[in-house]
Amino acid sequence: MRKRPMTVQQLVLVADRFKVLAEPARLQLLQALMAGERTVGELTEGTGLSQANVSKHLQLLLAHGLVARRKAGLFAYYSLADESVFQLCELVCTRLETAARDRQRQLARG
Amino acid sequence: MRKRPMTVQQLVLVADRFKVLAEPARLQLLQALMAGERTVGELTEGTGLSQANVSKHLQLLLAHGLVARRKAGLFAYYSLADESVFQLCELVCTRLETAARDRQRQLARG
DNA sequence: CAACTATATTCACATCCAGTTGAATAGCCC
DNA sequence: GGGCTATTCAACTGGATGTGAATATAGTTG
Repeated sequence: MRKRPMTVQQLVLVADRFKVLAEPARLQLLQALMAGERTVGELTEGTGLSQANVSKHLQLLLAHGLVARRKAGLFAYYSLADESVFQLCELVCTRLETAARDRQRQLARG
Repeated sequence: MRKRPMTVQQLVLVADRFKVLAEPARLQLLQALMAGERTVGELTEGTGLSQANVSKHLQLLLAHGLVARRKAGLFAYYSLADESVFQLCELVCTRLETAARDRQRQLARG
């Protein structure tokens, strides 16, 4: 809980960050990178997405500072650059779980 | 950090939640509701958005369980139903601030 | 060096979804 | 019925996604 409310500009920035995370494909990529740095090809294979698509999503994640890029030979190695993402996902996930449990309880009772 | 990786279905749900928050107008509405329950008209005036627009955003927030609705006479009173939203915003906000500070430091050094 | 292969990015395009708006509609109170 | 409040409707718009082709870029081979 914040004392001062955020300005609209701040809210726009926060919304932008949420927008980056509001895509299953990108969450998949970030999760795949939890195991360590990966090439585009490996991520393509691991996720089942097309190479062009993976590359585009990685560009966006890179532009927003969520991943880092290392070029070596033919390959581009991507890695995580912002672990806070997983705190966010964890928070959302547990919240969704408790909400689902509450709904379940409501049904059983009502 | 989660032991088991999330399934794609779970990631879709998480992404959906992020999608709801990925809109400055909705964050504005949620923040306005921190002060207590408000009618659509009050929120319209407070945010500068159109009434139809506010109503639509509130419908979405309601459908996702982030706000609650109480009807009384002519008015519909909306209130917060999920405080965890502000933890998320706070996490993002502080992360963005430290990132900006780091960038600033980089510029000063390099 | 030239030709070729492999990896990654970019381009052009089609598609689809979400936000916004003004008008129309529904509900409620007097 | 008349005057509010809120929701819904219809339509436009912009932006984001996904795809296949084309383009770098780097390494390999003859």
